This record gives sequence, C-alpha cells and structure tokens, in this order.
Amino acid sequence: MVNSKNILSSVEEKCVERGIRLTPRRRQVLDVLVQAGAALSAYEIAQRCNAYSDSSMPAMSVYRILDFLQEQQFVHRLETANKYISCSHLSCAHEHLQAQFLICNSCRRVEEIDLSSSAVAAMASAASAAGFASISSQLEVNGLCDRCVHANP
Amino acid sequence: MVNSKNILSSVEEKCVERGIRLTPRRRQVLDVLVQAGAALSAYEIAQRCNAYSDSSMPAMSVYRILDFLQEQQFVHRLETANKYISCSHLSCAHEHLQAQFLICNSCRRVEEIDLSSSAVAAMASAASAAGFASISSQLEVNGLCDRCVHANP
DNA sequence: TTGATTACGATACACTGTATCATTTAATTG
DNA sequence: CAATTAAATGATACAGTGTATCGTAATCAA
Repeated sequence: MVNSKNILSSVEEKCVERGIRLTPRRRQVLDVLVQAGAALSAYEIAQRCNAYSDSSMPAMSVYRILDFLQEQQFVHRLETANKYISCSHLSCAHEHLQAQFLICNSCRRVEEIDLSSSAVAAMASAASAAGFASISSQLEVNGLCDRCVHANP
Repeated sequence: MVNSKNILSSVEEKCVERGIRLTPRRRQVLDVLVQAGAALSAYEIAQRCNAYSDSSMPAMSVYRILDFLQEQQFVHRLETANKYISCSHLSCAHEHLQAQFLICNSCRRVEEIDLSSSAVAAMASAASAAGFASISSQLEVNGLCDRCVHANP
C-alpha cells in the first residue's frame, strides 16, 4: 500500500510554490493514480473516483484534470497505451525533465526509468543524422518484463 | 512520385515465397501507403482507396488488411500516432527485425531509421537493470524535424 | 466436385478524446 | 464588502479509432 498521504502533501507544497490550485477534484484524480501504482485509462480513473465517493466524476472532468496534472509534470501520459501514470518523482525536490518508460506487452506493467545519458545521446545523434533537430524528453519502450518471460517461456 | 510498381512486384514475390495471398484489396491498401510516402490513419487509407475507384473499401476491411500487412512486416503501425506506414525496406531481400521511427511533433513527418547497435544495447541494458527481459523491436521517438525547427524558431 | 479454409461485406458497438456552452467557485479589485 | 474577472467544473454532443460478430463469397486441397 502506497503512502499517498505523504506524496500528496509534497505535491501540495509544490502547488503552493507555483501559485496553482490543487483542488479537491484534482487531488482526487492524482490520489487514484498514486494509489493505483499503475497506468490507468481516463475512464478507469473516473470509475475509481466514483467507486468510493458520492460525488460524481465525469470522464470529461478527468481529461481536463489530467491536462492540468500533465502540465505540472505530476502525471505522464503513455502515448502507446492511452493511459496515464503518476510521476515516480512526486516527492523529489529537483526537476525531472526526462521520462522514460518500460511497458510490458504482456502484463502492462510500467516502470519509469532513468536512461543513461549515453543512450539518450546515441539516439539524439541518430536523430540528428536523419534530419531531426531534437527528440522528445519522453521515451516509451515496449518489451516483456522478467515475470512474464518466466511465466510464459 | 514513388515507383510503386517495382516495389509492389517485389512484395508480390515475397508473398509467393511465403505462400500467402496478396489479394487485389491488400494490394490496393499497400499501394495507397507506398504512394502516400507518409503515415496514414486507417480511415484515411479507406478514403484514398475509395477516391479513385468504384469499388468500396470499408474501414473494417482496411483494419483486417492492415493486420495482415503488419504480420508480414510490409507495414508498421505507429502506436503513438494511431497511423500506419509502409516499411521502408519493401524492396530489400534481407530481413528487417528492427524498426525505429522518428516522428515530427509539428509536421507529423515520419522517418524510419536504423539506430546504432550501441544505442539499442544501451537501452536493452537499462531495461534489464529495471527488470525487463527484452524490449520491443520497434521504437518510436517523437521530436522536431529540422524543417519545423527552422520554420518556427 | 466437395468440403474446408481464407478473405471479404456489413452492422453494431466499445473506447478514447474533443468541442461547446452553461454554471459554479475562487481570486482580484474598487 | 460588493462587484468584476478569471478559473474550474457540469453536462451534452460528437468525432476518431478500433473490435466483435455474423453472414457471404472466393480460393485451395482432397
């Protein structure tokens, strides 16, 4: 069980610093993602918000709130999966300009990693050679995690 | 203008070798993609098929045909863009087990590149350290191409 | 030729996301 | 504090992407 209380209060501090509002709705969406500890679709988030609460959380609100949370780098959107996941550095003080994800094609587990700077540089160099000036700070790599490989040899 | 005739006859040979059928419908879809020289959505493909032809190409058929073309590695699906693009090695004799794409976030141009083996190895190593046994043979990297950077400084 | 497999047509529907406008809540200013 | 503005939320509709399913037609193998 994740201690989401500490994480959320850390996020709250950041919001105060930045002069932005972590409203109850936004807090609820972020809490669901932190507690889940996994990537969820927007509609799954809405379902979980509504599961243990009287107030209704329409999917459209989830999308708007996710937009906000992404701008603030509290949440990442996994483009290849159409899902959202809380940043693994919510409690960290320093900035995280890069985000790399490993996504298991079998169990859909997601790990946020820090790719070596040499690997990033190698990709940037290959991109440059192909006529691309810059590459995104977010990288998604699909694969198979150890568990799934051992389970399905 | 792409010489799709040569490319398609090369694909036809491969189909004969593999004992599979390149039906007129499949050929039409692949031709549209080769001629486009860009990534298209399934519905865009259907539109182009119907534009210059009396026969109707429903979107569902496009999806089925794309499944087939992907299995045969004639076409790649860009997960981050929900689009499809013809393999840049259709006329090559040898196998292409890896596919890496650069996608421009501004103009949506797509370049299929061959990433250096060291970069791939670096990523595989980072994945291994994070509990991932293998990584996908396809990698999509978003960024900005030179043209767009120069156009919008 | 017959039977089985493969490909295709057609309809319905689920999921993801956006557009739009009204309403409410919070912050700012006089 | 009241009035104004800005920000956040509710609510409806709809567009785009993709799947499920079932029936029909074409092709292949015996």
